[in-house]
Amino acid sequence: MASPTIKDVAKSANVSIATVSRVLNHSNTVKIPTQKRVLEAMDILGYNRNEVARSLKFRHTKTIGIIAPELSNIFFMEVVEAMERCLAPHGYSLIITSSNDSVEEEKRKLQIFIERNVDGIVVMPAGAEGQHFLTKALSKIPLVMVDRCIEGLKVDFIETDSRYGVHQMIIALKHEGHKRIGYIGGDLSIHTAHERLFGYLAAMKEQGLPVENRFVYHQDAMTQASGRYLIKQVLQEIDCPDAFFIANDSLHLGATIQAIEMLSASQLDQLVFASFDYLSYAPLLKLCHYAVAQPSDMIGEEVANLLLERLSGNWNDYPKHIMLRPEIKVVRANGGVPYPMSN
Amino acid sequence: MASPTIKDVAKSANVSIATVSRVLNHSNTVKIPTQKRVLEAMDILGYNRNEVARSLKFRHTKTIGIIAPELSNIFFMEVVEAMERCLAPHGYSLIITSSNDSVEEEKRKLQIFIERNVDGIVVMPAGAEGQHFLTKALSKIPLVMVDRCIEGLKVDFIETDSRYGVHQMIIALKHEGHKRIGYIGGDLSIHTAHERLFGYLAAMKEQGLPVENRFVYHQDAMTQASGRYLIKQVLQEIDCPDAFFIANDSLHLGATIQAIEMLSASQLDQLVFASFDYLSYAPLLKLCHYAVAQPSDMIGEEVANLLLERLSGNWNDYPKHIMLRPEIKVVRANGGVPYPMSN
DNA sequence: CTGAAAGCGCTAACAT
DNA sequence: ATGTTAGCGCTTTCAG
Repeated sequence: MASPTIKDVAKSANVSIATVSRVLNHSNTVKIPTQKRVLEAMDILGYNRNEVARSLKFRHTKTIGIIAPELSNIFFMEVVEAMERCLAPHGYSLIITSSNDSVEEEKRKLQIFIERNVDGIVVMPAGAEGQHFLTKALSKIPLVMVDRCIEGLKVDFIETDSRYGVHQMIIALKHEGHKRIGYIGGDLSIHTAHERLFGYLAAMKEQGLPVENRFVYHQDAMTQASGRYLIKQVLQEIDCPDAFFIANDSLHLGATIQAIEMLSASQLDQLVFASFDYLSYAPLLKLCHYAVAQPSDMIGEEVANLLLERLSGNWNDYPKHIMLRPEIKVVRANGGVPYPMSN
Repeated sequence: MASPTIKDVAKSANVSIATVSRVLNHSNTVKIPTQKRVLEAMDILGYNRNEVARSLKFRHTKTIGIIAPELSNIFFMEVVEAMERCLAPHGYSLIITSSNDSVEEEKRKLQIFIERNVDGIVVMPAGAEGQHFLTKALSKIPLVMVDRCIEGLKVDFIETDSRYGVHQMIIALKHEGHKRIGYIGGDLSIHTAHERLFGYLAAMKEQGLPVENRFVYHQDAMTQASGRYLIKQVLQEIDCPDAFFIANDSLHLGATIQAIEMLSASQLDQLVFASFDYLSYAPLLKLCHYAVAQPSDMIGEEVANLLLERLSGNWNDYPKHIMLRPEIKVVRANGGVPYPMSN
């Protein structure tokens, strides 16, 4: 009834459990005939090796724990998908869990990972708080953060180069003739929101473009609802900018939908967006001229490789900070003006 | 250096490991002072319970293995997210993996789950082949299939009621005055593609609408690229339908983008879509009048509950087939005609 | 080339 | 109320 163990196989093949273990681990010190007997016994019994027992013995589980603020975030799941492609061939499985955007839940999930003896952890942190990453138990487990980092926390960290992306967007917009470029983003406690705003500010300054406080919007989470709300505020202003840099896909989606609802066709023609993120439905975001495509595959690969490095005991360059350059997409340049792939 | 075990705690608190185990498991047979000593020892040593060891002892791991054709499928990840909400409170963790749309890889991942002693498995199968779900080892592990099932396979299965959804779409389209309604779908070996086509055929017949073979398109996977390709074929026909039911979001996206590229504004006004799936960017699919929103949360909950039921040893109604009714969305009805929420 | 036995960390019967 | 011990399934010296 219960699953057969090496003991059962041993009995059935008339050998000791040690021998069974040997053929299981391809130790070539087993005589061919015995080996065959063992293999046959395994086959007829339907034996499967028990990873739990091995994990206990080896003190590693060949699992990586992953925590994301939400699982239905395409960007992050693309990263995870790439990670799995790299990690699975090395025998790792992924335990994936959501923090539901709550630091409390993040803590709880972290504790579970520790108890489950995961070999490594990757997290996209929920908040700006990170003391819970500093426990004694965690100090023995490779941990890499993705996309968002926590101020002052010394851990491996991999992200998209936000400032580069924003910079390119501002240049492109300026090249189209726009001078007064607004900003729509989110709460600064999130790392990416912070980086994108400051990238915008820096690029505007560098390009000699004026920044008006009343056209820089960045409250709350970067959601579709917030995008709708913020663009509505902006459009109600008199004399508002005709171009905006928008900090992510959800805001962009919200802003586009709201603008289409509010404006006439001719007014719509006067509005142009450039934004972070480039998803499957990008061609439908009709106000969008330029976009920054996150290198999610590359991020996933880098995370996996860094993890593998740490797992193999190499901590030379710890803590490592990797910034990956995003791809710039020209969705529809104005009047066929070629985009200046400068830099 | 290594993580402290109950042995270390026992020594430090001057008790036996059994006592430590007792306080760990809230057995109230331990005197308060001893209990306090143990708790203190745990605290100063930074003890964490080892789930691997417990798993070996208990012969269960409190993990559920999940296999999807791809991880960046929002619908499926929404289902998973809902599952986690239900399962986490019961102590379960989710091991999530991708079959990359390959039956071979699905087999491999299944084997890994068996070796890892997962307590339950949920899979959205990659293909139409399912012999590998019938092994001896698998017969002891609760398995539930989601969204797609395999012909003739006796397992628990939960899906959206495709035929109901399609039926509503056809009625709505007819109510707008359309008579010649085309179909854009995918390869019939996939369960959902099959159901949606036959739902379309049945509904058309029931409504007394003519089905012309040359306006029923269903080759290949249901991808964006295929959507572009198929609508292109259709639009090149002379005298083609002005309304289409489209079988999923990716096809819909592709068809919309392609149509916008190919047609003039006035031609576009003559084209209307109704489709399966209703995602965040639905308002941007400007040809869409009606959509079927998958009840992903409900599916996740049902999967979790069924799993919990099986895990608790209740196999009464096995194999169970649950069909969940999707929500019908009126995206933009023609001429303000109210949608007939008939049935 | 193969077997016996210890031990990974924990639980639970059995003793005391 | 607490301690002793066997055993979960496996790997790995150490003997033979």
